[in-house]
Amino acid sequence: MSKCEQCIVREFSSLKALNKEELLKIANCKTSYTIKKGEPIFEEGESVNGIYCVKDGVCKLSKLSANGKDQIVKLIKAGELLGQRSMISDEPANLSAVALEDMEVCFIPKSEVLGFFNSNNQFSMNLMRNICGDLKEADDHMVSMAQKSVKERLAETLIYLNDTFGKNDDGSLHIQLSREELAGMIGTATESCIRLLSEFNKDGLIELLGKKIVLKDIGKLKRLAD
Amino acid sequence: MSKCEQCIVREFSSLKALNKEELLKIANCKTSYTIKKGEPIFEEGESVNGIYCVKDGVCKLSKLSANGKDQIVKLIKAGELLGQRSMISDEPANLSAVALEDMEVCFIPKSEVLGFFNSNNQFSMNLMRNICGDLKEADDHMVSMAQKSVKERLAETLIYLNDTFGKNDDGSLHIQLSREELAGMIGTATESCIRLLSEFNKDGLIELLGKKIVLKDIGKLKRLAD
DNA sequence: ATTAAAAAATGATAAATATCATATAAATTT
DNA sequence: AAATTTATATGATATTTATCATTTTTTAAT
Repeated sequence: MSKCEQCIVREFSSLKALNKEELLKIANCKTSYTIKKGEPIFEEGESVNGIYCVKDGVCKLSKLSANGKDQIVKLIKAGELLGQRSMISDEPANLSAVALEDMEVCFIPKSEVLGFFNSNNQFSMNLMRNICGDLKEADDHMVSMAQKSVKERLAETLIYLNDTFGKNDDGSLHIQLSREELAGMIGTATESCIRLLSEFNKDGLIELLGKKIVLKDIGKLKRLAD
Repeated sequence: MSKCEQCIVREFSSLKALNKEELLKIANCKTSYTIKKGEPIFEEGESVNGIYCVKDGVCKLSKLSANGKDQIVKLIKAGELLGQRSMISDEPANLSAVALEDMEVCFIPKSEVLGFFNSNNQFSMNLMRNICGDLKEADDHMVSMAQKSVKERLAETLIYLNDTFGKNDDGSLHIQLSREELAGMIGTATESCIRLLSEFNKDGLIELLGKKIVLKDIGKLKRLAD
């Protein structure tokens, strides 16, 4: 069993405030899981009872809307935590977490984390800052959804995917999303998303290599996104 | 100077976790303001340096979008706090706060609040829960914006305004929003908002008394909103 | 009270987006 | 390798929503 000290999650998340002793406590109670692409880590409405540390892979946090479409609220990558809000609010998950790639995660029970929350001020402050960052992001995201056109949101999302997950050797976006998922991120119909991708392709903003997407003119895309 | 003990804000916000001694500290450093309808409490991008307690009145938290429209993200009423996120994140305000009615607010400097955050676990937990609630709300709001039609969002918003702020003696919604502001809440053009209100009026869902709105068939509105 | 300004309402039209149908391409199964 | 399923792409069309123009109503100012 690893001692959590060298874990990427410790490096990038609120957990960096934990000392050796605290990390050892975690190491002793954590459970490791492998999640296959497409599998859920938890589902909307489920009680989570702890947090998940993402050691490897990417997942989507999404919510099923009344019309049956899956709206992707956020993507979570290695080094980040999952389930913080549910834990603090002591409520069932508001969103489903589903792996977009094969993942490695660790689960830490709520009791352990809340203990640190009360005893380690730096940790609780980190956690708090993190959630505040999510709140700001969510507010901004909401304004985008309300005020921007689908075209602008697609451009914005492509830039985000490029900045956050980088590209492959062939220059295509590293993160692999289906058209349906991409549409679920920008909040539009799959066909509309595909149509706009074709348009961006024709206009030389992107290039489509099969289902892969290469950003050809990031400057123009940025201007389009505002 | 009041001692904060009987304040409505103490009753409803995270501050309820503070003891007499802590309340006295606040009472000694707080500043009270009167804000006239239409005036800002703080603006997007401004450093806030503390939190505002809303003793009376309602304000909107909004963000100017690239196309020049003011998107209302949230309404804040008496008993609630303003500026928590900025304080924790130690960042300028992400949203502007503008009074929708004449308001009474108190300002408490950041240093004081953060002191309690570190010394009073119940307080920090309350604050945290509060922000987590905002995050959940923001995520849900985002999904609404992305997946629901303007008509659905209008119905949803009318129900929300009724549930949150109640009605006048004549049955009309107590909170007084201009059509432009209502449009700013649901994320649409003012004309579209007006047009849908007229439609709801014709369909007997609401009644328009001048610029006042009476909800006539809450059941149908709820079903329309999903 | 009259005038001026602002807000609300409505019509006409254009633009954006969704939906449904179908075709093509890619991935998976047999 | 052929067959089946699934994902992507595109066309045709309907619906939703925005925009611009104009009118009416309300509010504020003189």
